[in-house]
Amino acid sequence: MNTEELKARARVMKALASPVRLKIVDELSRGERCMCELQPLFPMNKSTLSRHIAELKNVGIVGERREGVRIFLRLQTPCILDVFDCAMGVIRSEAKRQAMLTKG
Amino acid sequence: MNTEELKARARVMKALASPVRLKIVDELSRGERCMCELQPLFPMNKSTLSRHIAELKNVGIVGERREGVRIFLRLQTPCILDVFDCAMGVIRSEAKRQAMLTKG
DNA sequence: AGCATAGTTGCAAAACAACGCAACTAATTT
DNA sequence: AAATTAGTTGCGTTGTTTTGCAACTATGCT
Repeated sequence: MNTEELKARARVMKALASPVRLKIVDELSRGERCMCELQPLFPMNKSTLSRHIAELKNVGIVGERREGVRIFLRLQTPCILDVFDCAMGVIRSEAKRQAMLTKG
Repeated sequence: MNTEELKARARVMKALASPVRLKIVDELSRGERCMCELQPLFPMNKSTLSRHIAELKNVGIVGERREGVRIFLRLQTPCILDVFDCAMGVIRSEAKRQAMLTKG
C-alpha cells in the first residue's frame, strides 16, 4: 500500500475521530438534517459545529442539498455505520481483556 | 447513543487516524511482526514508532506476545480490515464527485 | 557480571486541532 | 432596500499530538 493511499485513508479516519462528528453521523444515519436542526444537540458555537460538518463534507462522508436558506445534510456512504460495529467490537474485546487482567 | 459510547468510538477511530498507524495495521494484516521488523519500514526514531504501536495497543486493536527479547504484535480485531474497504469506498465516491465538479 | 538487542518513558520543541468571537455571504421575506 | 434566518470564514487562544533525544527497563547471550 502506497503513501498517498495511506494518507487518504487516514483523512477519512480522522474525520471520524471525534465524538462530535460521530454524533453528527449518528444523527444523519436516521435521515437528512440541516445544521439548524443539529445545533440544539450540540452545546457549542455554531461556527464550531459548522467546521465539524465541513470536515465530514471535505472527505466525502457527508453530502448536502440546498433547500431555500437551509442546507440539508445526508450520509454519502452508508458503510460508515458498519465501521461503528467494528469499533464496538474493538471496545468490547478490550473491555473483556481488561476484566481478565483485573480478575487474574 | 450516549456520550461515553461516542467517546469510546472516537478513541478507536483516533488510533486509526494516522498514516503511520494505518501502515502498521496493514503490515500486521499479513501476519505477526515485532517492532524490530517494522522499524526498517518507518523512517523515524524507534521511540516514535513505539508510541504509535502503544496507541494501537491501548485501544485494543493490536495485541502482543513476548518471545525472548522480542514482542510480537498481531491484529486483535480483524474487522478493522473491513473498515479500510469502507474508507476506500468513501475515497472513491469522493474522487468521482470531484471529477463531476471539474467536468461540469 | 558485562554486553547486546528489543522496546519504553521523561522531556521539551514544533506542528496541529478545537474553540469562541465577530464579521462575513446567501437565500428569503416584508 | 432592510431585516431575518442559515451557514461560513478570519483570527487569536488554548489544548493535544507528534517528534527526536537521551536515559531507561527487560530478556538473553558469553
